[in-house]
Amino acid sequence: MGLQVMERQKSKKNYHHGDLRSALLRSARALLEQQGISALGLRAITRHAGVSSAAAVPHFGNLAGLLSALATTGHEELAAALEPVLEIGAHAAGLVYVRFAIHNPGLFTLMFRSDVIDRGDRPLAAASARTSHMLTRLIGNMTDHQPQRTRSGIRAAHWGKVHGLAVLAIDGLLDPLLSSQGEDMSLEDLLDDALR
Amino acid sequence: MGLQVMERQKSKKNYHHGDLRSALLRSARALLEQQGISALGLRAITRHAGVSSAAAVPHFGNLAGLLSALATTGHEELAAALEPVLEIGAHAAGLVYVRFAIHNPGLFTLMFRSDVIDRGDRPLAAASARTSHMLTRLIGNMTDHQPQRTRSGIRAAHWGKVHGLAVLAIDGLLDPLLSSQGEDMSLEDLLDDALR
DNA sequence: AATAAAACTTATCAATGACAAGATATCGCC
DNA sequence: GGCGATATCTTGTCATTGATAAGTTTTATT
Repeated sequence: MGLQVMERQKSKKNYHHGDLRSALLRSARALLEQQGISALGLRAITRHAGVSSAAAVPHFGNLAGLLSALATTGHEELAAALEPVLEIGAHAAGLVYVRFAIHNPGLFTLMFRSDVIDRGDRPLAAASARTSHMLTRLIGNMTDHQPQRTRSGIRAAHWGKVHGLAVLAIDGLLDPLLSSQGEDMSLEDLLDDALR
Repeated sequence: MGLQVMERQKSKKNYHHGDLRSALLRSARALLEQQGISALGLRAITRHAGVSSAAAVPHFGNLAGLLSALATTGHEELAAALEPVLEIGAHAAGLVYVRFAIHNPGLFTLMFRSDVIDRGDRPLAAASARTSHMLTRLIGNMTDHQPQRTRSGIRAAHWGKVHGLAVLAIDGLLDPLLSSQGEDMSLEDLLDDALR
């Protein structure tokens, strides 16, 4: 019995790799954050995981499937990070959103690259919708309603601002704003200010 | 003499194509808006223009060079569209920004795809800076200064909001917000509301 | 008119994603 | 406990891609 378990563990770790699916996702993420999205080739990922280039097929079908699964984990992580701060307010939630993007630039970018991921992928759509739902709850919690504006308008405005700041920050496009007239500020401070 | 001119015109248009550079940019743009960024291969572009696959080299060096040139024209167009409305105010300028994105989704997306364009490209950097400069002028024109906020913060906030709305709208991620509780609104109305 | 330079084509190369066919391990069932 | 079915993984191959070197044709210079 103990032996059986050992053997299972061993075979799980070795030949049939046991959980190649997770291993591939980890490899993909490592490559993503180290070398950017363009390094996310099917061959590069499988090479990094130490398996043959066709090993991903049973688990993901094709490259888009693999990347969609990776993007799904990203949405789940973002939603998990957002959830605890929803009650605190829009400012706090916005900061969490942007911080997630800055700390996982590759993953965050991938999550919105419709040309390399498969938006029809069920788990991805579900995770994406869950993240989106956070926004709805956030606006629902907001106390100061502006009666002349649509609820959808407020949601779009908030999401747009937060998302735009995240995208621009990742691309380094906010850097020139950090040093204005001799004064230098940190990116964190700029974002904090921008989100007020 | 007339014959000479004719011959020049003919040779200019035909064999050495005369202005293959512009022709390639037009082909690239056509493919971009018809089939998306993933259709922007070197071979697809040259095929569309009716020349061999290596014909782009003298003009652009490589694919990234060609796409950078295309992105440059995008920044120039955006800046040109923005300039006349800067004095009107942030709301009008924001609408112009987002409308440009929606009407040229492929081009706008390309302008911010740092992995396929070459940010070191001189003309691109110049055009990009010019667009960026519009934002600065816009904020400079704003009358209601909020003293507690940094100028950079205000700039980042405005750019982020506008840019984020553009990106989300292009990806179709704002569509679910259009129909809330039975009421339907147009994307244009939503953006107008969100930008207030 | 002759020579230099630029534009363009052809041919080739390494690398990619997908896929079919085969080998090998796991699982369900008896 | 073993055997057949199934899933996993490898190997080999294919069409396609971007880049580049070598050769050809046009344009520019003098």
